[in-house]
Amino acid sequence: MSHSNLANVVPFPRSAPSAAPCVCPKLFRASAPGIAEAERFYSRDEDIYGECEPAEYVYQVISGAVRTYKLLNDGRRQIDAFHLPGDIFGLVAGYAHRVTAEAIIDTNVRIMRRRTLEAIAGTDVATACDLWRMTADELRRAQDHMLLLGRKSAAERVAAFLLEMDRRLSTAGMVALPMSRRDIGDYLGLTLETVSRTLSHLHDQAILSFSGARHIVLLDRARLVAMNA
Amino acid sequence: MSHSNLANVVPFPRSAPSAAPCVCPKLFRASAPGIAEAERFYSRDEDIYGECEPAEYVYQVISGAVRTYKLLNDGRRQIDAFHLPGDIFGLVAGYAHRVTAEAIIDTNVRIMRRRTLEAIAGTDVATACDLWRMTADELRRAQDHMLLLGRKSAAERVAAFLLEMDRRLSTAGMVALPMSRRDIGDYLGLTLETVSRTLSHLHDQAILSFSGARHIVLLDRARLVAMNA
DNA sequence: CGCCGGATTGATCAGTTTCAAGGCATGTGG
DNA sequence: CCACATGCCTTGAAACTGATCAATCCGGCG
Repeated sequence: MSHSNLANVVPFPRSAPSAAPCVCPKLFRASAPGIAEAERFYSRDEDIYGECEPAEYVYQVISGAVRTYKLLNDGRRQIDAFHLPGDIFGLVAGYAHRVTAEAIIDTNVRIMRRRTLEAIAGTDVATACDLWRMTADELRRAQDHMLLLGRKSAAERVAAFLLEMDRRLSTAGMVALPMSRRDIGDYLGLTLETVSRTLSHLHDQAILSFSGARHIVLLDRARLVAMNA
Repeated sequence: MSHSNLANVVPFPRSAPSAAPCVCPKLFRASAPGIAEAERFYSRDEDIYGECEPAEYVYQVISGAVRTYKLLNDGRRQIDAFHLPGDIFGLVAGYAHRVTAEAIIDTNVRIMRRRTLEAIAGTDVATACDLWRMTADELRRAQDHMLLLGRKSAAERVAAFLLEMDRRLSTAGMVALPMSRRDIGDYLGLTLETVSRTLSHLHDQAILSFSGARHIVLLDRARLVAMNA
């Protein structure tokens, strides 16, 4: 009955657990027909959904990049996550979104109706469990990020960011950042100037090199890991 | 089949939705026999579970207070949540805990075996949904807290803390804080001195009054709300 | 009553932000 | 094809917020 590839990590009892571990479901399960309903395109800086808006769809990034954030009255912004190709975002248990989502660059997403997903989850325990796991993974990242925001220095934050991006989107030894220094700052709880200065400092120390401001080669991951506290 | 009182907010299809809204399940459902398996007592500062430890139980605070936190190598601490009477904590979707839990003061908790909960969730969609919702509620709080940690000033953080505690544990117009200034600082990403100074400043402005350091009366919630950005 | 841990308060310091100027890359139109 | 405009990034100097270091102070408890 289950189409999940997460059978061995989901805690629910399961009749036929698979052998392949997968901590974070990265793709809509291809074997569940009708799940991925459509694709949509968003231009750079286009809104995908707003905070408090009813959550009608769940999204998966095909190409491009998305930021989700919260704002204060006076415009201060906290980006809670960057969503890169393969990532699913926009899934909430409640009625409404709790962050705003915007395309960072031109972005293609796959969408599925939340209603459909819930209908499946209502009858298929594996799917219900997938939903829970996806939310739990987001929570885990949020908890790590709270530690960063509350207790890490600027250098430690930038090091953590570089290692995260290296892990998530490096190709051919190079990290091609889709986001601006301001986006990075708003993710790390810093100003764009501090981000820039810290990157320059890492460059001076030969920990990284640039090919234009948004293409970074990590030359010494060990030192980044060491400074990640 | 469902014993949940959340029928109308959980998004799963349900045959007989109830009328009472309840955004956050505060109690183990009393009508599910055998759920609450036992009670346990923890003394002030006693460990309940550690980060990375296998998650065997889920907990509900009966009396007392609990802090959950992460540490950096050098001892810097970020408290991600305070758990007060009625709150459930220790629920994770994965195998292991991702934060450490400690009793702040002498604390009684109700525990249930995670295995039991999962067994129920495996057959009862409403329970599966409750688990998802509880994790989603934690995520929502984490997202709000990231905004606080990344972008709010010390005064705004303390104001937010006071309003939160006022909402969660005020009795007879008084907030009886179970935690120290250091705990508050580690929750808000500040030092204990900054917390103390900010509280003193609010006292000078007649926004609050003290009955001993840990008993606070809010005299002007409106101004606290206003400074909460 | 005195002790002790926690809280307050003060003075100084450091890290990050703010304000400001200039540089570099990209893209567009002459 | 080049000049220029634009937006993003870098860099510098000064200001500021919150941290650190260091005394007390207070209150609860033995």
